[in-house]
Amino acid sequence: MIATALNVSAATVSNALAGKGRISAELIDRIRAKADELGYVPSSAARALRTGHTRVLGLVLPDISNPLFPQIAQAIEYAASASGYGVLIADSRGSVAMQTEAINRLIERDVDGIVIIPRLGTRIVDIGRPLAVIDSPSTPNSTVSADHWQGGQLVMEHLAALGHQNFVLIGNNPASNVQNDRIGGMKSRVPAGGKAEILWIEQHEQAHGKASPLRLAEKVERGATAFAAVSDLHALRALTELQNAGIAVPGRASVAGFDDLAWSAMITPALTSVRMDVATIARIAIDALLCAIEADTAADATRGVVSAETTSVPMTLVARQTTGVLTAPTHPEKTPAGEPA
Amino acid sequence: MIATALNVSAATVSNALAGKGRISAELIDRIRAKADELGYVPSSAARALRTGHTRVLGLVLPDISNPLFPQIAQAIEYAASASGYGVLIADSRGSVAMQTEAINRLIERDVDGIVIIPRLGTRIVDIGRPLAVIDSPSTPNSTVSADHWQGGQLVMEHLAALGHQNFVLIGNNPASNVQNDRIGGMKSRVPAGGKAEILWIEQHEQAHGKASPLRLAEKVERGATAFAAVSDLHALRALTELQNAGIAVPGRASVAGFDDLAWSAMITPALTSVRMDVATIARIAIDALLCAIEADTAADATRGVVSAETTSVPMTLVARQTTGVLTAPTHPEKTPAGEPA
DNA sequence: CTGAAAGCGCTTACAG
DNA sequence: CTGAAAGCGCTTACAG
Repeated sequence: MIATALNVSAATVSNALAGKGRISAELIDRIRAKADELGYVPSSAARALRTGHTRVLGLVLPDISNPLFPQIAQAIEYAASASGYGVLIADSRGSVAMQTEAINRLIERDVDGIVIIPRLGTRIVDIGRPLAVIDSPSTPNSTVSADHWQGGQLVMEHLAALGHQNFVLIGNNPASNVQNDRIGGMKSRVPAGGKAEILWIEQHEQAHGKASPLRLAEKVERGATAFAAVSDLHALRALTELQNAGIAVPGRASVAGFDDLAWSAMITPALTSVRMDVATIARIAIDALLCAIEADTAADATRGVVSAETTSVPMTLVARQTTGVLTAPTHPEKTPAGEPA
Repeated sequence: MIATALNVSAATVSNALAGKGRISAELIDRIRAKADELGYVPSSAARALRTGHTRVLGLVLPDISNPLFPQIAQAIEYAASASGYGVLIADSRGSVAMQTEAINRLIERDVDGIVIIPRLGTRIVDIGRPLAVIDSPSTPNSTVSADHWQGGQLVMEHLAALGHQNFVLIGNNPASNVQNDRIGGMKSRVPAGGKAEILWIEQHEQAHGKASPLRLAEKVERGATAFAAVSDLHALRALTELQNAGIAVPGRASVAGFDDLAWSAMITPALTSVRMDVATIARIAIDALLCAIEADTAADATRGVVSAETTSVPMTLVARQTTGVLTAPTHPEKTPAGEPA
C-alpha cells in the first residue's frame, strides 16, 4: 500500500478511506490528500479476495436480433453502476448451449450475481449464486418484467378508440411468452363485433420462403384497417410493405408496434408504440439481486432465484398515429417527447 | 483449496491444472477428476492478486443512439472471450464527463485494457494501461476502424452504375469523422457531370424544428433520383418519407444507407447498404490490446495507445435495390444471405 | 516428480 | 485513536 510508506501508519489507511474504525479527522484528511495526490486506486482483486465479493454482476443476453438489447443493457449497466457494481456482459449468441457456457464464464469470473434475459424456452437452473430473470410474467421463475399483456391491451384500446374493427396482429414466434402475452392482451380488448387475425411471421416464412412479402395488401382488400405487431421491427416491415403497395398509412390503415425503438418516432408516419419502462425494470432486477447478495453474506441461506413472484411493470402507450380510418379521434392522446437520432 | 484436503498434495494442484511443472500424468488425471467432481472453480480474485492480471477488458461506448452498438459490442465480447477475456461494459451515455467517469470505473475494477469507441470530438488521454480506439481513420490515435471513405465510394459507384446522376447525400452531424469520411468517399465518386447535394439533418432540424420532414419530395421534383445516407437509420427516414409522399422506391428514386442494420433487409424495398466487418475490427482491436498487455507484462515499456497508425478494414456493399431509374443495370450485383428476424 | 514457503494488497478483529 | 497480525486463494521460484 503506497500511502503507508509516505505517512506514518499502516493499514489505518484502509479504515480511513473506508470511514471505518475511529480515526482522527485530521489524519483522515491527510490520508485522503495523499491518496488522490498519488492517484491511489485500491486493488479490487485484493479486496475481492478478502471480502469474498467482487462487486461485479453478470448480464446474459439472448442473441442481438432483439433490438431491445441496447436499451435494456444500458439500463442494467446504469442501475448497477449507480449501486457501485460493474457489469460483465455475456452474449448467449447462437444456442442454448452457448447460454450455459456464457453463464459459466461469468461464474469463473466470480460475479456476485447474474441478470439474465433467457433464450426462448430456457429453464434456468440453480447457479450457486443470486439470479434475476427478466422475461415475461408468464415465464416461471421470472423476477421482473414489463406487463406485456397490459401493453397489448393498451394498443388495442387505442386502435379501437380510433374506430378500427378489423385487425391483423403480427407476431414472429408463437413460442415466445412475451409475444404471446402481448398478443393475448390485444385479443382480450378487441371491440365487440370486431375481428382479429393473427399472422405469425416465422410460420409464414416457412410456408412462403425467407423474407417473402407478408401480403398485407390482400388483407387490406379484405377489410383489415389496423396492423398491430409485437415489435416495432415487425411494424416497420408492415408499414413499408403497405406503403410500397400504395396503401396510405395512416390514411387507409394504422400500424402500431412495441418497444418504441430509436427510429420509431423518426419515420413517416411515426409508429404508434408501447414501451416498457426499462429503467424501472433494471432497477428492480438489480435491487433484487443486491438484496439476495446481502442475504448471502449474512446467512448463507437465500440462494437461487431471487423471488418467487414476478413483479410486473406497467407499459406506456406512445400514440403517434392518431387519425382514425373510420372515425375521427374524439379524445386527446398522450404524446411523449420526441426522440432525436 | 478443496482438492488439497481430498488428495495427498498441496498446491501441486495449481501446477497440475495449469499444466506447469512436471507432474506425473497419473496424478494430473486424479486431480482433474477430483476438480470437476467438486465443481472446482479457481478464484479469479486470488489469481488476479497474485499475477497482477484480471483477464478482464473494459468496453466504453458512446450513447446507445448509435444502433451499431449491439453489433460491435457483440463482436468485441466474442473476440475477447475467444481469448479468455471477460468484458466489462461502460456506457458513456450523456456527456464527455460521463465518458471519463466510465473509464475511471473500469480502472477501479482493474481491467487489463480498454476498448473505446469515443464520443464525438473526444481526445482520449493516457490511461495508464493499454487502450484501443475504434473510430475513423481520420481520428488521431485511432487503432482500428472500417474504411468509411472506401465504403462511401462503394455506394456511389453502385448508384452511378445504375445510371443516377443527381444525388442527395444525407448525414446527421458534420462534426463526425465517420460521417465525413463516408460522405467524402461518396463525393469523390460522383460521376462526371453528376451533382450531389449534402443534407445535414441536425442543421436542418435546427432550422425547421425537431423531427420535421426533410422535404425530400421537393428534391425529387428538382431532379434528384438517389438518396445516400451515412446510416440506414437516416436512409429509413428518407425511404418512409418518400413512400409516404407517393414516390415509388426504387421506381423513381433509390435509397441507400450504411451499416446493414437488422431490419435493412426486411423492409420493402430492402435497403442497399454498406457494412463494416465488425468481427475483423473487433479481432484487431482485441489483438492489439492483448499484445500491448503482454508487452506490459514483459517489459514495463509499451504503455498508452496501442498503435500509431490506424488499421483500416474494408467495407462491403450489400446491393438490394438493383433497379436503375434511368438505366437498367448491366452488371450483376453481389447479393448476400438474407437476414432473418 | 512433488511439497513447503513466501507474498500479491487488502480488511477485519483484536491489542495497545 | 492507532498499529500489528492473520488470512482471503492463488502462483511462483526454490528445495527436497
